[in-house]
Amino acid sequence: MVSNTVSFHKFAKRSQNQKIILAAAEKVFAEAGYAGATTQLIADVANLPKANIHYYFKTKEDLYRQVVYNIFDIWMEAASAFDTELGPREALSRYIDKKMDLARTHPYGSKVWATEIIHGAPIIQDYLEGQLLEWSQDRSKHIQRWIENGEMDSIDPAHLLYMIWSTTQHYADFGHQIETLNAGKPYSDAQWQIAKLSVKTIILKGIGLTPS
Amino acid sequence: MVSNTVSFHKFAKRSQNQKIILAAAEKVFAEAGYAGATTQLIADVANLPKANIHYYFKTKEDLYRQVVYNIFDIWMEAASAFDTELGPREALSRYIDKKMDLARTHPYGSKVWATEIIHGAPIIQDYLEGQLLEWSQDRSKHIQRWIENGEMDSIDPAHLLYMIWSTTQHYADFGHQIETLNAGKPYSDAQWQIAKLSVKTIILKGIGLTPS
DNA sequence: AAAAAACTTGACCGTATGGTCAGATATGTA
DNA sequence: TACATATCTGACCATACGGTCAAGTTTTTT
Repeated sequence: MVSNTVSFHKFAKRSQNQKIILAAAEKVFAEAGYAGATTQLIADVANLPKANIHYYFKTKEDLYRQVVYNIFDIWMEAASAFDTELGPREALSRYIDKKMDLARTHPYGSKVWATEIIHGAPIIQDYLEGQLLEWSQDRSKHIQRWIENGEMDSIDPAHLLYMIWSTTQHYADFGHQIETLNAGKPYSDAQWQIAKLSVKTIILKGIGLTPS
Repeated sequence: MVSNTVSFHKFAKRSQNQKIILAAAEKVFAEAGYAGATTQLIADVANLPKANIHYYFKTKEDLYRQVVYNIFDIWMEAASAFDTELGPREALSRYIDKKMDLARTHPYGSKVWATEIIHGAPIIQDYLEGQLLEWSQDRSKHIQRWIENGEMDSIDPAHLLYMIWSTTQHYADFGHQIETLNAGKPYSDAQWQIAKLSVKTIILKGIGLTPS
């Protein structure tokens, strides 16, 4: 219907421009940091006049908030790959795979998250204390049960999680260093495969499992 | 004052003030990023007037350079703990220990390094292409030899190094997140011991070694 | 003692930044 | 068509920043 189409477009316009701006902002925040990211540069990358950015996002901080929230949501959704029904080998294997994929497909997001945490999480502290804490505690409990059932070695679950997070996100956050040590070239598909396999192999074997 | 005290101070004065400024700058750069770190704030932390900062360091960038260089030097010195004469178990074990110790004692430095890399290493690219590349290639060769001698599992040496770097530095860079998930409290001595042991155990076992 | 060198600092300056706003234009509604 | 609402944008502003400088004070040298 007419009114349907109209209101669809009315919506699309707004959300589409917001998407363009958010993508530009993610990239600029990742590469320049919060303070170093100028609204002018974000506008240039988004190919829009600066005043237009402020039409859709009241302040630079609002825009930054949105960017960080988006990343957290993506990670939280990926975290559901850590399906504790599957048992340790399959659950961890899938989770690591998923995190490695995100390191490749969403490096900017990972970088923004990393600097946010490094700077003391001024914006997303509530997320750390809420959703992340809850999720971590829940998964830790399951890991603990696996250990008690003799399904894997006895390891403090928190440190296992930190190892998975740090190792996988390293391929996004330190991508520039990795590229430099790789003759200045970004990883090929084959190299990403090897990276994924190496990470999975060491971690799974390291806690007493055989990789799938 | 006695003359030898005076002449002791003569020397100490310059380098001592520089040290105070460098320490303040390291902290501020770590917590606010390069662009977010104002010379005024560095001056306040150092408890000196802003103009005095510029007397010892010509520009903010010079100061930043010094900070990053210092960290790199400290890490490179620690890298000598990776003594390939010792064989894989002892060499890797000592290197991980050393890196964990530095994560605890030099968290600001680690954070500055991390953001520098995340932002594409605008300042220290030459170090990456020089010393770091050289060191990595040298150690990779030794790891390769261990593998060929059947002293450890067959793993791409680069990924083993990345795992050690990422995991250990995570305890510095993401210290805020770790603290938040630790009931808001920093790690105790005992908790650091467990962290070190967990990391060593998983990595060493993960590549087919028994922890020492 | 006096000249030189090193250090300290408040006041100042040009620039770049985040944000505003009024007016123009496009889009949807009746 | 006439009206209303959403979108766009150049020009503008107050503020905060890195850096300078001249006038001082302290320290070292002769």
